Amino acid sequence: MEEGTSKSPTHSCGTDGPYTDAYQWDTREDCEVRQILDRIGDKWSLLVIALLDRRRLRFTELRREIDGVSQRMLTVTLRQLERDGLVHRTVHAVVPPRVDYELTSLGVTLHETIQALVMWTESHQNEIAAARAAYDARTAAAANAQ
Amino acid sequence: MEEGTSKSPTHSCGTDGPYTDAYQWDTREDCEVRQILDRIGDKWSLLVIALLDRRRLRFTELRREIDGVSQRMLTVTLRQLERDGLVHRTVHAVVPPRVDYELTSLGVTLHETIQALVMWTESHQNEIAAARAAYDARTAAAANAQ
DNA sequence: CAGCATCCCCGGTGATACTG
DNA sequence: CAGTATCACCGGGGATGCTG
Repeated sequence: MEEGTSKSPTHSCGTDGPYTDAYQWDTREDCEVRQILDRIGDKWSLLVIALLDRRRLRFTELRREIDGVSQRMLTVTLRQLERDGLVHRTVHAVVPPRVDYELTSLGVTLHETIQALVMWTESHQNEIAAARAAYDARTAAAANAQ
Repeated sequence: MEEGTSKSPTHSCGTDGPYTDAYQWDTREDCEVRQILDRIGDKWSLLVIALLDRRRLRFTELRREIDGVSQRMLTVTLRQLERDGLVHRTVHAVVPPRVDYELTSLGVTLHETIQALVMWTESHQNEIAAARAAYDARTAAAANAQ
C-alpha cells in the first residue's frame, strides 16, 4: 500500500495556459499539509485551540466548556495537539491532580491562521446558504419534472 | 466574560481590537464554521479545489490527476462543492457527454484563504516534526523507565 | 481530578456492477 | 464519458468502568 514511488502524484500543470503560476501544493496523502488538515478537520481540535486562545485551562474546565465532548475524545485530542507541539501540558504534583493546558507559541500562530478561515466562513455563510438553497431548489425541480 | 451556555451562537468581535479580547466563535456542532471545516477536513475537497485553481477540467481529467480517488467519491465531492457554490458544473449536450468543472468566484476566495493555511503548514512543518519526535522520545523514555 | 482500557456502533469511504 | 446504485468494511468516536 506504500505510495512508494510517489510519482509526481499531482498535476504538474505544465505550461498550458495564459495564467501565471498556480501555487502547487503537495497532494500526497501522507504529506504534512494533509496531516495538519486532518487535525483541523477533526471534530474537537479546533474547538480546543479556540478555547485555549490566551487562556490557560485545566482538563475539567475544557470539558465543561466544550459541550458534548467525551472524556476520552478530549484526552485523545489534547494528546495529539501536545504531540504536534501546539498545546503545552503542565502537570502539578498535587492531590488531587491538577493539569493545565495552554497554547504554545506555535499553537498561537496556527490559531491566528485559522481565524482567517473562520472569518471567511462568517463573511460568506450567506452566499453558501443561498447556493445550497438554489441547488436544492434546482434538484427538487428536476426531480419534480421527471 | 461569562459563557452562560456553551451554545452561545454569538461571536462578539464587535469593536474590540484583535488582541483586546478573545475572538469568540460559534461552537455549536451545527454552525456554519463547522460545516465549512468539515468540508475542508474531508478527504478530497481541498484537493479538488486546489486542482481547479485557475483551470477548467472535466471529470476524467480530475480523476486522473487525483491519484487514488474513486469515481464515487469524486462525484460525491464535486456535488457537495457544487451545492456549496464553490464549484461550477457545466454539462455539454454532446455525445459522448462532456462535463466541465471550474471554481466559482466564491471558490476562488476560499482557495486563497486556504493557501494561508497551507503556507503556515509548510513554514512550520519542521517545528511540528521536531515536536512529534520530542514527544515520542519522551513517551518512549517514560515507558522504558517504567 | 485526570486519565486509561474496553466494547461497540455508525457513517464515511472504497469496490463493484450497471446505465444514458 | 460521466455518472448512479448497492454492498461491505473499517476506523473515528461515544459509553462505560476502573485507577493513581
